[in-house]
Amino acid sequence: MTASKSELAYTVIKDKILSGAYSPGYRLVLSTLAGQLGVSVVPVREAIRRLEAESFITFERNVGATVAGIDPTEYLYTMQTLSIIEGAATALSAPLITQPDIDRAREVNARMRACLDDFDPVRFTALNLDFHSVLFESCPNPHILDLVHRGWNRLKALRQSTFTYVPGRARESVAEHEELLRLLESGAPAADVERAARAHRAATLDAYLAHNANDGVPSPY
Amino acid sequence: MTASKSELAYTVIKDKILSGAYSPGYRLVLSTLAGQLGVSVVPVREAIRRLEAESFITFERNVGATVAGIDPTEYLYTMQTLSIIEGAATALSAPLITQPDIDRAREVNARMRACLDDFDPVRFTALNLDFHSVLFESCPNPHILDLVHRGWNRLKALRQSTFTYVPGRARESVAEHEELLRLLESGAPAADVERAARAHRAATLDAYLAHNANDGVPSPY
DNA sequence: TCTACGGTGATCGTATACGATTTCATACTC
DNA sequence: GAGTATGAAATCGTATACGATCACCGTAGA
Repeated sequence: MTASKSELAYTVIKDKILSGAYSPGYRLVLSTLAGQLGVSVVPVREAIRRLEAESFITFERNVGATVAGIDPTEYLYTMQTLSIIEGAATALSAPLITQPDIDRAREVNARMRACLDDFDPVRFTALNLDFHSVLFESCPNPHILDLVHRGWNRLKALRQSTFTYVPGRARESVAEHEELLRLLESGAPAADVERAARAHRAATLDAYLAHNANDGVPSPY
Repeated sequence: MTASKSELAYTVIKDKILSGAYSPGYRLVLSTLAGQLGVSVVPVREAIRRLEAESFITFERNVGATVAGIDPTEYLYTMQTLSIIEGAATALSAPLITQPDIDRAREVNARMRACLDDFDPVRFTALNLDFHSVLFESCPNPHILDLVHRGWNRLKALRQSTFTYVPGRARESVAEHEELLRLLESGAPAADVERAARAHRAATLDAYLAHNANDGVPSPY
């Protein structure tokens, strides 16, 4: 059950993009990568095309691949789409979530709250994913879950942790999490849960837009 | 500007799957396809991996590719996801849709109505896509549009035209279209438009489930 | 009759080689 | 000096070749 070399190339390149070793705009040359990885260009090419399909890189015929840049408009599209998908995912999960699930989520949220002073954005973002992952474990529709993960991946690729840039948003976020848990505990209607979950993601986007209003970030509306 | 052979292979194979020339379960062998297309196996392999990523086929290492089967559960997941995505897409488009757009959509819907007697499912389905495409032309978020098209593609691959199987659903659908147009014309709030558009797709799914209740179609709920 | 085993063919996975296309620097013309 | 032709270098695109892995099937033993 050895992993294929194509899989290896995919994993390594993706990790280097996510970790920042390959910054946006970095030029990926097939033969160079092949040499570094100790494989031929064929599996590297396959990995590149796969990463392109997942929007980690852009690829132009006969020209080559470059790590996808941080595009504020792209960030905006992704956040808007995520607000819709996460809203639906939370609503679908709601009737299946048990009290132990909620307890676990609340515990994660407590760790996030503990993080608020001497703020660590990386740790906070990781805990944030944990929090929502707990809620989504019950989601009965795997397609929707897949879309959630795609969105998260895209955000990672954009490396836009809004919490990093908008002061105070992290604290708001923790409060909204608690509110969401109360809704779920009380057996609120799915429509209410969906509205709250959607608003939670949208608020992060709005905070980002308001904070960068003078920085030439375009609005898609 | 000649298309790459990989692109050619992708298009040809995908078309054959969508048209039914390659039925679900059909075994796709790289070398055979390469021979038929007059290219080598490398671009065919790339096309296959791409089709796999888009769920048209399944692929197993060292074993090969087979055309994805018709799975009622998969159909259900897809329809549920589409109802959410299409609802959001319609709501986002709503404020940007002009009266000429609505007139065009209404004209398409009239052609659908004309189709109702001596019913042609293929033509009806095509017109149905046209109808919604008109509404989505204004959608400001390309990611969401992309998800809509993915869903439509998957339905084509499943070749599950619900209209074919549920008597009377086509007529209901035409009526719901008219209702949707009235909402858009009256400048109804985005939330109302979203609810209506989502319900439109969900109603098709519900009709399918009700109609096949005794045929062992599993429920995801 | 059933199961374990091993051989054989089919198919995929990857390396290598070479042709096709693009890019960029340079020289040339107006 | 601006714009354009030209050539070489870099890079991708694809063909071919061969090794690796798996499924299938016949056989032997219990």
